[in-house]
Amino acid sequence: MGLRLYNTLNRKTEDFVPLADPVKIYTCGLTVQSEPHVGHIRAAMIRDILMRWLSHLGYRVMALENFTDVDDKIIEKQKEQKRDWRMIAQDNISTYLSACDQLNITKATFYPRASQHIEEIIALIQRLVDGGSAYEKKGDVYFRVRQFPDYGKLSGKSIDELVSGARIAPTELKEDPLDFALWKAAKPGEPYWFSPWGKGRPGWHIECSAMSMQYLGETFDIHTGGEDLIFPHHENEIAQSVAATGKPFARFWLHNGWVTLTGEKMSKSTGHYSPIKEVLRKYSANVIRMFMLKTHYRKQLEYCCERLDEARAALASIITFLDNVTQRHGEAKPIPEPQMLNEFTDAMNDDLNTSRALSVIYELINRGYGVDEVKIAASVKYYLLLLGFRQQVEVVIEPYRDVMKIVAEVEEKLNIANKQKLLDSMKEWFYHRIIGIKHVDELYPKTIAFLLQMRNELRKEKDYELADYVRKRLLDNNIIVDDQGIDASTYRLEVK
RNA sequence: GGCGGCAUAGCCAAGUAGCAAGGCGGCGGUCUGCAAAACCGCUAUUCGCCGGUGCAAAUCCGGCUGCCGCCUCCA
Repeated sequence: MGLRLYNTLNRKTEDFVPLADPVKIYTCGLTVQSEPHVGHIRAAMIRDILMRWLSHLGYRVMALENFTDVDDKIIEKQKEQKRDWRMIAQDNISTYLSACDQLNITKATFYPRASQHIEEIIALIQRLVDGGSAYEKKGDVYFRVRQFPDYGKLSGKSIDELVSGARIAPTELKEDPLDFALWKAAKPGEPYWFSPWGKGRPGWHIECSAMSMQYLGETFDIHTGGEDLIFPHHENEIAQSVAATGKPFARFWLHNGWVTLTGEKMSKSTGHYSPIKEVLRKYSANVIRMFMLKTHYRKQLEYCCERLDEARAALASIITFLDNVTQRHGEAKPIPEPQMLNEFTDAMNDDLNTSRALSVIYELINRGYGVDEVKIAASVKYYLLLLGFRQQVEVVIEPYRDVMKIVAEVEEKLNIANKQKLLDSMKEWFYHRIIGIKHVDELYPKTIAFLLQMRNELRKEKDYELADYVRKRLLDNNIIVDDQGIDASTYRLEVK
C-alpha cells in the first residue's frame, strides 16, 4: 500500500498518485507583518515531513513556500512603527528562516514573495477581468463569487449560509457583499505599483494563485497550510485559479490543526502566541520536533512547558538507548531492520501518522536491550533520521574546555591526597594517549572516558568523595554518568 | 444564528466494527557505595452521556452534554 493522504477537498483519505515527476507542492507561508510563532512552525514541520517522506518513497519533490509581504496589516505596521514595510517583512522572514534552519526543517525549493511577483499577479487579474470573472470599480478589482459554481466546496459552506452570516464588510464598491478584492487602489502614503486599473497593490489570496501557477503550473499535486486558511483564503484561491484557467487547481489539500496556548488558538493578531525565537532558547530542535510529531498533524496541539518537558523525556529515553549501545559496541550506521520497517512505513503512509511511527521506534527499543541491540540501534537511528531528527553528533566543542578543567581539578586533588599511583597513570594518559588523538572530536569523548576510568579507580579504593566529585562536575557540564558495574561506566549528554 | 472539528488511563496519544498501540508519570522488584541507567512486573473489564443497528461497536446511526474553531486578519 502506498501513501494515502487526507484531502480536505472531499474529506476523505485518498491514494496519493502524483501528476508527474517531480511532485509539486505549494505551502501557504507567512504574511510577514509580525514575528513567527509555534503555529507557523507546525505548518512548516508538516511540509518538512511530507517532503522527507515523499523523497523516501523515491519521488523527486519541488516545493514552494510563499511569503505574503504586502497586505493591509503590514501597511498598518509601517504606519505604526514608522518603518518601511520592506524592512518589517525582511526581519520577520529572516527570523522565520533561521528558526526553520535550526529546527532542521527541509528548505522549500523556492520562497517566492508577493511583492516580487506583481507582474504575474496583474496578468492573472487581467485574465479574470477579460473572462468576466472580475470587475474594476474605482481602481479596485473584485472577484465575482456568485459566478463561480463550486464556491464553498473546500470549506463546506454554501453561498447562502455565507450571506446569512452577514459578517462580511459591506462595501458600496462591491456588486455583491461576497465578492473579494483582487487589487486594491492605493491610498495616500501606501506602497503601490502601476496597473491597468491605476496605482495599487494586490489583495490577499491572488498572490498564491499567481505564484503557484508561475512555478508549478496551473494544476499541481499538493497544497498545504493551516486549517484556519481553508476559508476564505484557500476557497478564494481555488475560485480565482479555476475561473482563470478552467483547469483543476491543487489536487490534494492538506491542512494542519492549529497550535493552542491555554486551550485557545495561537494567533498573531490577538497577541496570543509564543514566538518561536523564545521557544528555541528553552528547548532544542529535536525536542520541539518530538513535541510536534507526537501528535498527528491534523489534531489540535496544546503548547505548554509540560508537553515540551514530556517530549524531552520521551526523546531522552531513545537517546540514552542509542548512547548506551554506542558505548558498548561503537557507532552504528543507520540501517533499517526489515522486521519493523513495514510497520513504520504503514504508519507514515497512513496520512503521515508520525505518532504511530514513533511508537514503532519504542517497540523496537523495548525488544532491543540485550538481544540484537546493535541492529536495533541502527534501525532506530534510521527512523529518527527519516523523521528529521538531527544526529546527536552535534556535540559542541564548548563543554570540552571544562572537561579538561575537571582533569586538572582531579589532578590537584590527587596531589593533595598523595595518591601517587593514580597521578602517575594520569600523567601517562596525557603523555601517551593524548598524542595518539588525531582530531579534536576524539579528545572530548576520550577524555571523558579517561575521567570515568579514573573515577572507577577511586571507587575501587572507596574514595567516594572524589568519585562523586567527578560525577558532579561532569553533571555540571550536562554529562550524566551511569555506572554499569565497577569497571563499566558510561556517560550521556543531558537532553535539552 | 449558520457550518465544522474534537471528547480514549493521573497526563499525552494511536486505534474508525472482532479480545484497548505507544509515551510521560506512578508503584513494586532485580542490580548498586550512593545516584542514575537498564531490566522484570503492576498501573483503562473500558473509550463524554443516553438510546439504536449488528453475532460483534471506542469504531456505524440518532439524540444530548462539554471544549475548540471557521463564518473578519490568521499556519
